[in-house]
Amino acid sequence: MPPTQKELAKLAGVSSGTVSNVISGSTKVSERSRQKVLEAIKELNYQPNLIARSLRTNRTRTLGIVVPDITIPFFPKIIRGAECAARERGYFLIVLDSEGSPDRESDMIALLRAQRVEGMLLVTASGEELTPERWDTFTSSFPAVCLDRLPADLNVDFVCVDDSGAAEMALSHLIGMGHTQIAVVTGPLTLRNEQERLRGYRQALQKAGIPFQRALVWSGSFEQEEVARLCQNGMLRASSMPSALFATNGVTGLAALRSLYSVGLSTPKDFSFTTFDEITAEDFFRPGITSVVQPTFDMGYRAVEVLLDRIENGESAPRHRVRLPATVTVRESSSTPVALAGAKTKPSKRSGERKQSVDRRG
Amino acid sequence: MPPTQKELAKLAGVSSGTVSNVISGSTKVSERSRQKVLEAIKELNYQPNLIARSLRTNRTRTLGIVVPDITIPFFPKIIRGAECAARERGYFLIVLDSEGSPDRESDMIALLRAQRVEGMLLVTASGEELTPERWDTFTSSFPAVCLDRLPADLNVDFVCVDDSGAAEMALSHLIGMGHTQIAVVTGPLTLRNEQERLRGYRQALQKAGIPFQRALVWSGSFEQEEVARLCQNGMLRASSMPSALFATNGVTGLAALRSLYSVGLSTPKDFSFTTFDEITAEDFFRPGITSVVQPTFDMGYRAVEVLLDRIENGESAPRHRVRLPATVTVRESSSTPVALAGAKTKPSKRSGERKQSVDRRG
DNA sequence: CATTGGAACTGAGACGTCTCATTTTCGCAC
DNA sequence: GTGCGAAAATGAGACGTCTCAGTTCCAATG
Repeated sequence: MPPTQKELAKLAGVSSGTVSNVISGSTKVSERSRQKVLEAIKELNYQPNLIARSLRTNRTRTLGIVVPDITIPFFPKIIRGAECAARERGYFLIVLDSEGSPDRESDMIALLRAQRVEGMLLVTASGEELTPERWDTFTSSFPAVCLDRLPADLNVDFVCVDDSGAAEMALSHLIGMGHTQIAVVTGPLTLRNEQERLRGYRQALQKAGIPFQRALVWSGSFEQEEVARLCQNGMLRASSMPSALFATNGVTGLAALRSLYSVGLSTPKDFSFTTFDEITAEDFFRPGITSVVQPTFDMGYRAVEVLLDRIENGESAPRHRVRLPATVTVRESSSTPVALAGAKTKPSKRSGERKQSVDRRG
Repeated sequence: MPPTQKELAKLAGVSSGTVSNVISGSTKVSERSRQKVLEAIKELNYQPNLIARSLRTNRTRTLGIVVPDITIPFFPKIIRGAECAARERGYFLIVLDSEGSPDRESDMIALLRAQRVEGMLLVTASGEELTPERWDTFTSSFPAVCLDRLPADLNVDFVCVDDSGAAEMALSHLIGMGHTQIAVVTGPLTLRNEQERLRGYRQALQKAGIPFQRALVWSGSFEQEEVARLCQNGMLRASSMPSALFATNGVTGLAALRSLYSVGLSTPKDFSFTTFDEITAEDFFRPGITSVVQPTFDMGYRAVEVLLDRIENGESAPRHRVRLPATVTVRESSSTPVALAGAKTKPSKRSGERKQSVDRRG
């Protein structure tokens, strides 16, 4: 068994209270006692039992984050930012994976609460399922911040990007290339950010005077098969095939690309393509995909800041609704409709990437 | 404050011991009492305080894993497997990121121990630094299993692939394509698996009767700049440029590719390339990279199994040295030297992938 | 030397849970 | 009604830490 403060006390010839004071540094201790205690710590290779400490102090200095799938590159990047902010403030971050299942998500939330983390970040896996009532039973006044995916009717702190603005910008880019038949493929529209991105799509069309066509809105789930069905139906059976496709998130975007490649359609040869999120090592592989790049690290970082504010100030603090600016990085996958007619486009070099930033804050 | 068992007891009109028995199910409780307690649990929305429980039982049912960089796709895949195995056995997995720093790695290990996790998985960030002495002070008879990266002199449980066999197989593939000037770029050779992979490289050369050239061994660190220096020097200043390059791990491999692309060399046009680990969504993007594919999920899964065995049986159990079979997936980046001379190779379809398996166990 | 005030130290108690030695309850046989 | 054994319920105590009211120590002062 690991050594305890009591054993330290015996070895150092002081009381357990003094040992505690040396370790926590909360009270003045004579230099002589401090040295004796420090020696004993070395000798026994003592490490404080954080469990006992937490029980006593009712503080764990631990935060949790639940993501739908840690193997999607987007999430580890967010985790990095969150972990960094947490560490800077002396907090520890526990990472959990809900594996895209609402049930597992409930379990993970319950687990974090049972572990008495002081607050949590959540990128929800629940689309429709996460009603405000359900949410309340999960969290009942427990500090929580939503990231990226945000259930529609939820009044909760959140951190995400300027979804509609970023989508509008991506669309403007496609429109600027000359596209007028632009399809959009979204995730579940029960998520507010998916709604917002779709709104940005419509706004961009409207501003450009392009009529909105319901038949070009393919939504939506995060499921590979469902996305494939939507895209293949849409692309192949449409009276006139859209010349460009916009995906409102990386999961759906990658699923869409895969499904279309599997039926022989590729970008930019057969259609232009733009998506939220970078879906691979985009600086390197071909085709480079034009994407709406979210400030993942900052999102995680800010989310922890927001969470800690909520923890410290309780319900009295105002709701945080943080919208960070996103950026559009133009790569090969978006081309002119003319080029699509047949002329093969030459892959551009990395230096050919262009960035545009969206900087409206909500 | 959250409700406690004592409050439950009062509400249900039973003793705290009975409440505990209902919750833990350790002792028989009359149906009447059980119902009253369950009702109280519902009413107060009670959740057991795992902290207090852990303090009392000295069991946390929690494992930890420390990885060097969670944003490298290889690690989340391992984590997935580990998490799965842990959950199946009622354990909880805490994920920590050492950010490639040996110092932070020490901190993370200390943190896990202070949190009283029951054991840990480690993909070490420390190359040279992790001496057996240092290791002992970190872990001193604390259950730990090393994954993938394995310090050379460490006598510890580990799970990795058949490194030398897999490397030999990758080399055989290149040799089979007609290459004789094959360079190898490795990570730190203080890691046993890097040594093994280099050994596989030499064995393959030997079996094929190709003389080993020290000048073609570029090793090695995980640092982008260092790798770039080695590769660029090697490729550009060599008396005769190697026609193929083999990387012993994904981090180094991606760094090598990037550095060579940045000086205008690309695969498979200018050199064939094969690497350990998949470095992106390889089924989709071009050029597809011929890779040694490790069974990441299984590695995580098995590592947890090994760890739990160690936890349950203590030092009495024999050392586990698990070597799983790896697979070589052939894609576009490996081509014949003849083709390199000028003829552009046509990218093959996904269906063109071929797998070969390496199935020797150590 | 006696007094005093402040610094240093002490050790019991509480945090929420589980455990276990006791005690109580209950059903049944006589 | 009594006795008995088994089943059920009880509640004090321990886990390792921090806290805090109380005690001891000591140097300075009169």
